[in-house]
Amino acid sequence: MIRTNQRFIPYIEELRKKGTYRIEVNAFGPKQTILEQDHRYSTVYLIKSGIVKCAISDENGKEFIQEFLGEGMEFGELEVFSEKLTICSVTAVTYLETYSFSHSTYNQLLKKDEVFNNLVMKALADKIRYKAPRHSYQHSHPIEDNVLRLQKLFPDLITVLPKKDIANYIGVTVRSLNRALKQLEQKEDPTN
Amino acid sequence: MIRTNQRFIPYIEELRKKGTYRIEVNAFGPKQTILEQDHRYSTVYLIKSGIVKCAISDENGKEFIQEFLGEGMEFGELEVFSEKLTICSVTAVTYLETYSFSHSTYNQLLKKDEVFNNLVMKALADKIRYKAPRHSYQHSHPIEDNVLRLQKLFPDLITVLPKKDIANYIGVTVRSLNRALKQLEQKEDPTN
DNA sequence: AAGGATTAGGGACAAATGTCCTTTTTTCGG
DNA sequence: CCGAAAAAAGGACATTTGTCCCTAATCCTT
Repeated sequence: MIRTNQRFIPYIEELRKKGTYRIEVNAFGPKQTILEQDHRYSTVYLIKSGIVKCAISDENGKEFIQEFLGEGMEFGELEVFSEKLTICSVTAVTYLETYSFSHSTYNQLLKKDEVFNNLVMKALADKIRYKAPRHSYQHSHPIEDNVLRLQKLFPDLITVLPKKDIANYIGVTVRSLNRALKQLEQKEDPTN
Repeated sequence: MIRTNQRFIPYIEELRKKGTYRIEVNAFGPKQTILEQDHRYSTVYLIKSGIVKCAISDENGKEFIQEFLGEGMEFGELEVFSEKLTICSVTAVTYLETYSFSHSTYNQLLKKDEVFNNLVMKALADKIRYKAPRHSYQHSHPIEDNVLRLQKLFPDLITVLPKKDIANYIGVTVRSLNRALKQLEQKEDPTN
């Protein structure tokens, strides 16, 4: 559920020490929105610490959470390649620190720094790999199974995130999520 | 629904003329499986002509179609970066011609050919951009809307593909798809 | 400490979707 | 051109999920 990438941060730190490229560090508070859907930006972010949620809202205001990103994950990078508008809004869930690159710095790095190029390429590939099985699983398993899966993978998060976010991540309503949780309780401890 | 990329093929043709790298051309018949889920391969394919479907099957044998790929789209490329097993199986829908690269050729190209590197990077970014809104749309709209959307975007395909594939793409059962189609008929022509 | 705002929890009913099964239609190899 | 096999269509019923709504609990801000 929370994606991370251990290999990116040490390399960015190295780059910053060398000082050849302009890489800034920024901080955001919880619930602060960093990127808004359908807007144009020219900055790429990489998470130094903290968690963000990436969500798409449809025309009725329903939001669907794409993913939660943690340490070492990028966002805003897709717009470097396609020069289109953002597809998701990105909001800090916890206190958040990021590195940030202008598009031009990012492009220079891609071109001149083979290691960086490779890290970005792998990161993109991983984002694709990750999405496929998730949506497949969600479609073909009942809510209960999806909840169990989350509880197993991220026991802590379930207690930190508002129910609404968990529901939006699984792609169901809060009412349905509650029903599933109730069912699970009763299976665990049938004396209640 | 059918993804394509116009910029890749001309460049591959150029590369083939130069003859520096070993790039093969292969052909497959309809329903032939090129990659099987959870296997290891060391070839990357790029579609010269035709259409494939990429599908994930779960433990109960239910299949969920990730995407249909057409001209200029790659498959098998993710495994270059992650060195893991394939996540989807890839099956020819129509008669299919592909270019193919060994992993080592592909890696050399990425390293030494900036244009190629860029094309791959953009292609990866596009695959991510494309998936996000699709799953969001599917989750938050009724089957009927999803069918209409497909009919509008790919009027021809609906008649070519088996119903099962369309249903698996939308993530519903064939029964539900039929119901939605019936509804739409009646809305179009209420005299029936 | 009070009070409004947000989040959690769930009842009752409606709607959407799945399951199972049967019948018809189409496809395709011999 | 025939017959088996696959694909299409849909009835009947069960289940899941959503919608609407109300109440309780919790969180902030002043």
